[in-house]
Amino acid sequence: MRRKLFIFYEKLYRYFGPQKWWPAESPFEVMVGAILTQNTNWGNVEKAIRNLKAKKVLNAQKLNQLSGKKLALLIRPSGFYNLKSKRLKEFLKFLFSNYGGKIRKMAAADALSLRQALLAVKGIGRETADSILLYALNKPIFVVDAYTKRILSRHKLISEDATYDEVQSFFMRNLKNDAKLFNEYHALLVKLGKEFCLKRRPRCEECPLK
DNA sequence: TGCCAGGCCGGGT
DNA sequence: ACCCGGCATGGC
Repeated sequence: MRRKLFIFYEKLYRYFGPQKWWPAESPFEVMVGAILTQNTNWGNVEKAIRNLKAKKVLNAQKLNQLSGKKLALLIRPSGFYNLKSKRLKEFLKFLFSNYGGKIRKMAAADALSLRQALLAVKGIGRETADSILLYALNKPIFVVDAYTKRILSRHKLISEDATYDEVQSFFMRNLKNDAKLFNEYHALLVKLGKEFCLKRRPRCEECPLK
């Protein structure tokens, strides 16, 4: 099982190459993107990010000062914008009340207690919390998403109805505890999902895992 | 034209 | 402990 998981990784890496995740200029941008991309196409998130950058508010201080109303307008292209505006505000409240708005201070906390704290924020669930930990703070935590579950269960590595935590621990039990590896592996699974496992035109015959 | 995208929450059973 | 509706835009 352990070996199979690593062979998958090697096949994907050979086929697709390094994915350079997360596409962002700063850890804070990763955190914002992680919330904006909830059940949302990444292309739409990019538009929202562009709006925030154009207004020069893509940093903790400025975003914290911005009204929820104005924030919602700026992130409109990412969908669920009223909801996500509130969620970003909840996250900022967390960041300022615990770490004075300093990502640096947040990064100093240990991964597991940070995860607990993030999960207590309204609007931050497992995937969002783990994306923040791995892709913004470089903590060795494996991120699970819809693609990950679909791919692993279709290849019979996990059961179809495995929970998030079960899938995550499957990876973390069977892989070297390495943030770089977790980073690349999850990004490769998403790439595979997008390229080969789409419902419309699945291309299972040409799949690099075949 | 409808379906889907790198979820999460709250209420109902 | 599950199950479901709501949240919304833009691309194909």
